[in-house]
Amino acid sequence: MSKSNKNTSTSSPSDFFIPALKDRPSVAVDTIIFTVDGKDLKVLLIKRKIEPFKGMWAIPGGFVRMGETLEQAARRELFEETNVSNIYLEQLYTFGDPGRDPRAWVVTIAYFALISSERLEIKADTDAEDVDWFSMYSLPPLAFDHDKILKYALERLRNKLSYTTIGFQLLPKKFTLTELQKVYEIILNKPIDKRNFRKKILSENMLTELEETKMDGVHRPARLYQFKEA
Amino acid sequence: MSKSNKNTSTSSPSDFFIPALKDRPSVAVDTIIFTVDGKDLKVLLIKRKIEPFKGMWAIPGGFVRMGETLEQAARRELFEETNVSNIYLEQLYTFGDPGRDPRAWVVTIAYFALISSERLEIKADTDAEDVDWFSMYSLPPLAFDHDKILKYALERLRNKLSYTTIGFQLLPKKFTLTELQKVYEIILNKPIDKRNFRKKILSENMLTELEETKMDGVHRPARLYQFKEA
DNA sequence: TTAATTAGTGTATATGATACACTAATATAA
DNA sequence: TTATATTAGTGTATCATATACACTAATTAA
Repeated sequence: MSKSNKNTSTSSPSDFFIPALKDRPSVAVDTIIFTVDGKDLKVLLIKRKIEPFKGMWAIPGGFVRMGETLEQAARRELFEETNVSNIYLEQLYTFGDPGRDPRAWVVTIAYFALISSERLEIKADTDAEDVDWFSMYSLPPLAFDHDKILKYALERLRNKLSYTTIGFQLLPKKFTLTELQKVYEIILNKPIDKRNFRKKILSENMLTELEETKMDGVHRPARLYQFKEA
Repeated sequence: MSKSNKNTSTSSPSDFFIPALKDRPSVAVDTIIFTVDGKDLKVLLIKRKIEPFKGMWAIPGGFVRMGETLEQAARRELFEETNVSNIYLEQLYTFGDPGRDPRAWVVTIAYFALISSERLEIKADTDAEDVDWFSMYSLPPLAFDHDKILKYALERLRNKLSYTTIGFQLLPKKFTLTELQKVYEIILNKPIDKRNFRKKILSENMLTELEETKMDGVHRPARLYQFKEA
């Protein structure tokens, strides 16, 4: 590269050449909404009503509006889908390949959210056929590059589970250690030894042991725990 | 939420309401280019020649062009800055807060790149005052939210160093274990025990021991190693 | 031959991960 | 009231990994 003023290289993005309006992509956020219900890791999908990919299922999302942050956009969409606010949300990855939407240039910032199935009941009655929960382990054919995005989200979720306390986000405020273990087993898709699991979780000192217990069937009641605040 | 057709919620991003041209952000890629030279972790910055933040330093970047992937855009900018291609590049995070550029709505996908200082000499002669390498441990005042971005990049680099083989990217093809250890020490900014470091690195089985050695001063020559391909 | 300098190595200890099986508490049915 | 079925709850031994730590080897220059 010469010292001549080509002016293409050393300009910070906002220096020169802001692209003409027609040369800008649309910017969307897509949010993968995970929940664990009973025996399954589930994800919320939406059935497309128009082409392309009409009739196929897709990750819920929408365009970012002027004046909002990317996370605000994700939370807004999330609320519209689930009626739940104040939930765990984290940016996943940004997908922008030119061909990913056959009609237009769309750059999508993917987020993933974790909701406890308990909090979700609020929304159970809403909508009919066009929104549904699917097991991550038996997904329908997906629109766009959404299979790739979901695969990536699952990978991230599994990794985070092992080095963070993210798992609590999928449970009600008070939960038993067995319930927590099940969340781990469902997400990692493998059995975990009960004693080792308890030893490890408790050694992290993130849980407060409550006085209450929970009876759930004909057997010894289980101690309830709560995630330690602050 | 009612069942009425509000049509704002269950639409996949590309279903309806693609934003009007004037309501779209510009989309840029910014690339944090790291290198390790001798005793320091360095990052390439560019001096801004216009307002806002005129005279301050910024992460190099540019707008994504129609028809290219985000990564292609990052590689293109990277090549323009360094004349080096085929280097390690990974997506970092996407920053899109409305106020981050005081003049326009710019969503930036940040990448980070690792270049061995050896490969970089190609470009040593280029440019004068407006491009320079800075130690990550003594940065100048930065434009936009670039301090936040750099902080995040350093964090990611440190994390990745501990669970991947990313460190080799900062060295020439053939290197000594002492050189590799220095890379780790410089990035993590703390001393590492020589014997433990070697034990761990060699136990990972990622290196091929070469026949050659490297003399570098008045002392015993050091064995050269190479990253194992395939 | 000596001095200076970095390369190269091994072992003991501590810490964390794994493998593994029995007792405790409850409700229901006999 | 007792026996049964079911899940809750616990401890220890072993293995693998991480850490702490100090001397010998090979080279050049004086």
